[in-house]
Amino acid sequence: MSIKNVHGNIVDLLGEAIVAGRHAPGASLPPEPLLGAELGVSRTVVREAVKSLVAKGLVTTGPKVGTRVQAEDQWNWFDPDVITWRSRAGITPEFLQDLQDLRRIVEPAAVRLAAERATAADIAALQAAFAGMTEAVHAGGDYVHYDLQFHQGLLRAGGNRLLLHMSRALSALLRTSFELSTRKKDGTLQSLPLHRAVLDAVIARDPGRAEKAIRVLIEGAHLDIQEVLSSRTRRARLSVGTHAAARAPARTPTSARPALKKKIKV
Amino acid sequence: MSIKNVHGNIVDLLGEAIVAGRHAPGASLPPEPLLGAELGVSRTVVREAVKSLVAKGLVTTGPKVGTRVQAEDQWNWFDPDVITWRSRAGITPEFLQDLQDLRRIVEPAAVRLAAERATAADIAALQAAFAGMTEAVHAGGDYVHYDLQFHQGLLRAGGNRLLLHMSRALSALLRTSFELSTRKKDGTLQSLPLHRAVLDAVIARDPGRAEKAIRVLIEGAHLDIQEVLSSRTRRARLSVGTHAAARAPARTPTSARPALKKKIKV
DNA sequence: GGGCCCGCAATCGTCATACGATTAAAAATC
DNA sequence: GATTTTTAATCGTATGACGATTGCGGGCCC
Repeated sequence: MSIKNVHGNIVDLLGEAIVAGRHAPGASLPPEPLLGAELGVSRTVVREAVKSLVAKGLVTTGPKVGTRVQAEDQWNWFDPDVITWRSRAGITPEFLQDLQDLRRIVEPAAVRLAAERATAADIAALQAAFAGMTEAVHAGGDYVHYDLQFHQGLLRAGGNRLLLHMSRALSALLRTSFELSTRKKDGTLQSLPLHRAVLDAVIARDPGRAEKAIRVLIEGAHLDIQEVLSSRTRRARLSVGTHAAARAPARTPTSARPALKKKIKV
Repeated sequence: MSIKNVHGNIVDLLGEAIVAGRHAPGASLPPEPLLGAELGVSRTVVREAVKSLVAKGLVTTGPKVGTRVQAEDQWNWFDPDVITWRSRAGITPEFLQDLQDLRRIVEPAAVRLAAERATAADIAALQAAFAGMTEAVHAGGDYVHYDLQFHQGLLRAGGNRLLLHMSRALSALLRTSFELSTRKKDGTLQSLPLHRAVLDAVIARDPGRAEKAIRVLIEGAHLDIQEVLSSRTRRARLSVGTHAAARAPARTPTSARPALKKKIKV
């Protein structure tokens, strides 16, 4: 059971609770000693956890005022943990829309750069990712995992560390997005040749063709997501199953929560 | 600047030291009790500061291994504090180049969105920022401050919260960049009509013209920065303002990084 | 009655100490 | 030489105490 890492678990618990909105912005958390008692840990752990949350912009602290939840626009949205919590808590369609717009802006340009600058190692990584996708489609496997690797490989090949890190920070969110967009029947099978086209254009060092290919890919995903969105209530939060959680990035704390409902919650 | 907040000061101190490279990636910081003794604070403060750094991806901790500095690609580059420390420590030309590329990718698209979606309040904010720039040029004032406000106003008007937050996270870096690009004689005076053109196009709700205008603006800044870059040593770190270089004159930061596989040329 | 000042109490901030948990590295064993 | 055991260093957590800061309310003066 349990307790491998008390601090990480508490940070996770509090962070997800805040990001999920279970503590409204402006509201105060219980005083540290009380919070410790509720969670069964010492005040030391609570304080260090709160400090981690402060570092991510989720809360502020002060004497007499307690630990107060910040407004959402103060949060570090490009923090991997914050993004993970948001993804776990379910993302709003509006948020997903923002992500789609960001992808449409960034990825075509990044792919263009990739076609210009990719090294042999970069291309090898892309080919490996594509092979993984192919195998996942035909023989079973974590398609989305390799899809993520493919896209990150493109960003890496572009040679811009800021872009690469952006996609890393958002990877939990991208995973959710990918899982939504490939949910359609044969969705992965259909997207395979689209990825192939991007890969070929990069290998051929044809920036224009590569950009066009990724645009097609993104728009396809966009349509699939729109479809999923329109099939649900507008205000609903979306979440996908946690089945692939074992693949989580290295330092993500392992969630010790009881298994939630696997299905989309509405 | 007082000794108002011991914790914050220690985080700042350690964070800047790490980002500046005074602790090489892979190296360990002194053990917590020793570090506390050196800094004149208790182990509690050191621990909470370290936890903040862990939250930003700068270090990892573990029994026996101590507090170890992470590789740079593990850092949360979109964390405002990390960006601030980097800006203070002096940014490499390569990093500045990455930022320029990012701006060239993001801002034209964002301005296009702004021209389509800007509300009256957004436009008022842009006009206020532009007025501030104008006054700063003619009557003296913090030009770069209003320049930042102008650009953030554009991002906000675009209506994409991810983009807006990105520019917020990078604002310390953008400030450095702006200060470099406006350093030229009459640089601010010349850039004023370029901003005016963007503003007019947004007000006219002409996305195409707005995009063209911001492209001109960014390229101009790019050229100015290139000029500044070429007037310095290639490997030199750039710093502006008053606060930076005075802090670590004694030891040259371990910039002897031999094989950084960068393809970007300056 | 209303506004201003001051004291009060809640809560975080910091310190000190102790001991358990973990793990890398040295030592011992085969 | 490889594997297991021991060890020692260091973080992880708990406990208790006191100082610092600050929002709030009571009291005083006008």
